[in-house]
Amino acid sequence: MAGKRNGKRTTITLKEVAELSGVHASTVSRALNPATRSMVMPAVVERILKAAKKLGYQPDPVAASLRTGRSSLVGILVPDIANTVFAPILSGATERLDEQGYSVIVSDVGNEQGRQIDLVAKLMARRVDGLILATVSRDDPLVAYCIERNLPAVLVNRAETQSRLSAVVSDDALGMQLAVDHLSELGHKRIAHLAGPTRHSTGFLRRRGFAQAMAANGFDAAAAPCEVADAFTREAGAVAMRRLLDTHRGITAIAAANDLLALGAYDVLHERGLSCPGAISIIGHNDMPLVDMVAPALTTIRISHREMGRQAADLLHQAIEQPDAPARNVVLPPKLIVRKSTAAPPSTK
Amino acid sequence: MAGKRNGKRTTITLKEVAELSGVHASTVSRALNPATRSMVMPAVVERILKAAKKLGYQPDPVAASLRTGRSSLVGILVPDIANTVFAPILSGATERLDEQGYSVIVSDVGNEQGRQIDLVAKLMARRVDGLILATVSRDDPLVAYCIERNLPAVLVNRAETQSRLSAVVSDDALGMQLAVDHLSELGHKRIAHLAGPTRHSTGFLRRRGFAQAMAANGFDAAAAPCEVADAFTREAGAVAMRRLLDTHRGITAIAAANDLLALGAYDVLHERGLSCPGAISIIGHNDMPLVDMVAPALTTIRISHREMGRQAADLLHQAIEQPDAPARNVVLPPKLIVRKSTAAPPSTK
DNA sequence: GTGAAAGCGCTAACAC
DNA sequence: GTGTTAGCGCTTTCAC
Repeated sequence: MAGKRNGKRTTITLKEVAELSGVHASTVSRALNPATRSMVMPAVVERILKAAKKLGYQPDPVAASLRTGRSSLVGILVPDIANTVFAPILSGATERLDEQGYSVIVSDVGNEQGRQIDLVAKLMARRVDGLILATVSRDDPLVAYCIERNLPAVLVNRAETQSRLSAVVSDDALGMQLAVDHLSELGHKRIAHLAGPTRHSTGFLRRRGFAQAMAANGFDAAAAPCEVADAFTREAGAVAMRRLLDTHRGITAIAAANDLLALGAYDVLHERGLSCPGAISIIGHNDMPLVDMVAPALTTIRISHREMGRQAADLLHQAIEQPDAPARNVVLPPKLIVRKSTAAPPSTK
Repeated sequence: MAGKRNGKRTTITLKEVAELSGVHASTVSRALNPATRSMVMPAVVERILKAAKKLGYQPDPVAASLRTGRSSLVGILVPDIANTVFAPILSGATERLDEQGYSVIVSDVGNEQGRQIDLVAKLMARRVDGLILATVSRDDPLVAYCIERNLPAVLVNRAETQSRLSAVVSDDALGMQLAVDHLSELGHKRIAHLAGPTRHSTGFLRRRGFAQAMAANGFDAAAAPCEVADAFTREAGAVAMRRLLDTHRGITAIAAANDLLALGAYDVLHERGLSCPGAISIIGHNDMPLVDMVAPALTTIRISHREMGRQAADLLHQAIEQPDAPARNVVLPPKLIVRKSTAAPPSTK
């Protein structure tokens, strides 16, 4: 039975509050809902509030949800909860959503990219009021799915090429420019890019940003060495780094699309007995926790993922309240954090 | 309206499936629920299944929940989503719960330990079938709260002193024994403990385990230097480490209750120009991601937090299915991972 | 300003 | 084995 466990009743209903305050249940409903409270006489409202408090009344969100179609529930899809990029996003988003009165259902999509639509269908069945998506590729069928069904949704960290939904992202092009400018200022001439998967906006835009920044610094961008890692992982970074070193000569600096790729590059330098930054400088992207403690401390581009999560929550809240407002893009400025993994190239020492 | 957004109907009801298959809605309900399917003639079941598929019927969990009091929803309380100890627990738990058909509502309790009861009350109002608690102190009112209300719940990582609820934890005493044995074997005589908050079982049991292991190695456990950090953070670890070095002479090795505390200790060694492991050896606890890359690579005690999360999900599933089964404790064995932060003490070199 | 009544979609006790 | 009926607790027309 609803509201009972092992036959022991635990829940107070609207009707009971109504009886205690000598009014009808519908009046109690109106009095308890701030939006409709003005329909009820102040004196009655007060009486009802007191009765509700006395009985310890807790509204039943399930019943309300069945009636209204809303749920105060928000779904968040992440590629990997344990990833230090996405965990802070989740943390920032839940923090803000909690303040706004939403509870959060998390879905760890993992490898099963294809199962996403199913997951969202399940969330819709639960009447979620909206979705925060940290998983989308640059052109993702999931986005069309949400739009067709009028399900409010916002993107975070990764955006689409088209701006069909609101999104909050870091300025990936600017981030790469900061990285390349830094390396160029140190005197590097042969700068390579350790790229991430280009199906995601992060990998794609950072790669393009790298090329633009190289050109802006007077290099032949098309000739700059570049290898694309299969995934944003340390292992995939190492694999791509080996290809980079094996197929190009004279590289003195690496701009990685992500800190984990940079750490994979560290692994390869160890393997080959190359020093960093002595032989090769490396700069990462994200400034994830602990990269200040690795050896050498990683120079990187800082992004506040927690803040991205918070802003995504705000955008979603707006999208839910005003379903017909146009999509908005929030672009957060990244910041160069100089540590010990970058220095002047060997020849100029 | 339920099932509609902007007036556009999107949901198929049981009744519509019933009409198409020429039976009553209740028959459809029975046919669609595996547990009651046997009540319906096989031929009819098949007809209904086909009709449901044709219409794209999706059951409404909200309506079912209102009726049954169950929800296929599980709440997980963590102290901090972004913490690299709890994120993998969350990840392992959601992975397994997902397989079992549950969706997960996460609650980041943060500092607001006192708000926990309120959070759980909200989750109960949503009819969660059970709770996984990663937040409890050694004697937590939240546990009594759940038990009184017959809400299935299991503890993970941190347990209570009493075993009122099922729990899955690492063998903290064994972990500290592995740590102390390792340091002792290296020749250390003056071993200190950098302890965690003793209100949590992890801090408490590791501290006690340290003392027992010291005694087992022939040391005067009561005389062993020990400082308790306020929190399991790098900053609190640094503060406690300073106290340790300021108030005790001749320490050659530190067994920390947690990796973050150990990294705080690293920070202090840097500050004071002491080398690790040259001057002082340090061993951590948890083996969280990236501690293999810090300088020096951290020797530590490995715990699989993801596996703890999985097992917690299993225990919860059982607790939900058999509410009257006795509490079970699952104790996972930790493992010593030797890296570069431990070596023989200076005098014996 | 408040009460009455309907009904969201489902399941389970009861009838046949 | 299947249909009938009632009702989970709430919100929201519709009366007055």
